[in-house]
Amino acid sequence: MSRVAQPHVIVDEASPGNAHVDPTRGASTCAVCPAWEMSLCAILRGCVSEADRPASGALPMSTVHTVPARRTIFHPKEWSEFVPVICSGWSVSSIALPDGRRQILSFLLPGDAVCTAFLFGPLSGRHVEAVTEVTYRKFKRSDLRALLFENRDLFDRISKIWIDERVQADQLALDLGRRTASERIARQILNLAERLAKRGMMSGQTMEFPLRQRHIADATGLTPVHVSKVLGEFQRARLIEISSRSLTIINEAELRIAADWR
Amino acid sequence: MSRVAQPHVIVDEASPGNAHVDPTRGASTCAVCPAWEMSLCAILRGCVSEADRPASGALPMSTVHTVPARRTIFHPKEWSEFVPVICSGWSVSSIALPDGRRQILSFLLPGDAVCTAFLFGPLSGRHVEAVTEVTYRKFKRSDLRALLFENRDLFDRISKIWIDERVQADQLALDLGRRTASERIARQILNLAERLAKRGMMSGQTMEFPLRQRHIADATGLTPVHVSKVLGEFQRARLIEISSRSLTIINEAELRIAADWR
DNA sequence: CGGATAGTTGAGTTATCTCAAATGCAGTGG
DNA sequence: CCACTGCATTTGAGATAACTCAACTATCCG
Repeated sequence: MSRVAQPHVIVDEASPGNAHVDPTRGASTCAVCPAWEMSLCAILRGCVSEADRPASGALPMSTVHTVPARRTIFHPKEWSEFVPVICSGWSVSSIALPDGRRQILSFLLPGDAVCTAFLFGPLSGRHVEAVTEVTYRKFKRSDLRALLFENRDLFDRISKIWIDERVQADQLALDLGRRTASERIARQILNLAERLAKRGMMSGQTMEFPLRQRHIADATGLTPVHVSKVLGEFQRARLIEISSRSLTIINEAELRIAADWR
Repeated sequence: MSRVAQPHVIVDEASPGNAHVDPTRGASTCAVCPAWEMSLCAILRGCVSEADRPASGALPMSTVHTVPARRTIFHPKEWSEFVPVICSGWSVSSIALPDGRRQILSFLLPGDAVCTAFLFGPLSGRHVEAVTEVTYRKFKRSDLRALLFENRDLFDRISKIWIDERVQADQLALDLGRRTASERIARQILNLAERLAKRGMMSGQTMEFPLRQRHIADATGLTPVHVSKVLGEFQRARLIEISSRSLTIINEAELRIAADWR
């Protein structure tokens, strides 16, 4: 039936020779990762004792993979001994019904763990799919587990990620169960803007916006047609502007009101 | 504004002198707990070394509290150094919007941890409220954490609970975002039946059903009026029967179809 | 018994969906 | 470079699931 995706493996760690390389990140592509400070990667780097670090300065225990746009990264029933973390690109994590209905649970941005469930078991139950071309880094679960027990600080930081994810899940249920279409869409936009801003990926009020309306529909529990109508209204009301795969928030105050934010 | 609930503290551990006491559970009310085998309590008991167990045979490190029906057990912003586990009664865990809209995230049955987030931090963000009279047991988080690091097996079991909870959360999002009213309601019923059955709390196809339709509405993202209509249909179609706070599944096969189960 | 809470039912409204057609847009192969 | 194919988006018309309102009834509890 469904072919299991074969990501193109690119064992990287070639120095990019970039001018703005941060030496504490090692000589890997991480040096230019927009989300370095907030990612598992940074946490882990802090945990590995100097002695254990590869001489290359690369992140330990990980390999980098590349997946082209629209390709599946993980199948819901796929077993994995690795914990993947997004390095670049946008992807989407979802579950689906046999009849095709589908719910997107989160949009994954650089620095996000693809699925923290992989920290604890080999099975995520979720479908993960690249929106743009995506690169990600795989840590071996057994390595992480070993670190986790040695290192109480690592444990605390991962607990924090884990709790955040649960707060997100709670909010998602509230949004889907109790908010209107416009509220849901407005909050998705604001939420993405906030997350991108944290990663330095906003230019002013403008963000790259590779999502199709079908993604927004599946994330908000709506129909693509309805999403189109609501986005149309938002644009006509000059709250936002979308063109050539980028989105600008024109009237943030009003958009927040539409989103019933905070 | 809102008064913080003052649960009636009843430090228990009095032996119930019950005929069916399981000696491995200690001489506490746990002896008759319907959910013992599956609960955190049983897991923890297994972890505490013989030497550390109180001579009384009681569960270590915990006290039992009682809350009357309809009373708040935890406020969303309440800090707690304890991890509570339900011993008896039904309760409900939810989040709400300032304007009163509310989403129930789960129904808590005996043996359920009130909120596993309490394992990792003092704040749950959720409102927890008793439906019937509820008793619960509080474990000190710092004690649990200490155990967690000593005992890899405990860690694995708790990981499992944690992952289950995440799977539930994912399913909830799918239900709210992508299923019809009848499907959502039918699945709530089947889901509860399944969970009660695991605890030996079903008599045949009949369960105690203390929930108000308002609870079902808030759990399914619907209106109480609409819930009434759907339940009415289910009863007229002889899928279920509700009377005097108990619910019987009459035609399980059809109910599963209505629920689009599995 | 009386007051409060919970559930039922009907009528009318509305948010969102379905269907369908038209347009745009991006990549492909000739 | 162009025609072509396949996806994405827009727009309108009509259908429908779920909502609101309101009145009525039933149930619970003191």
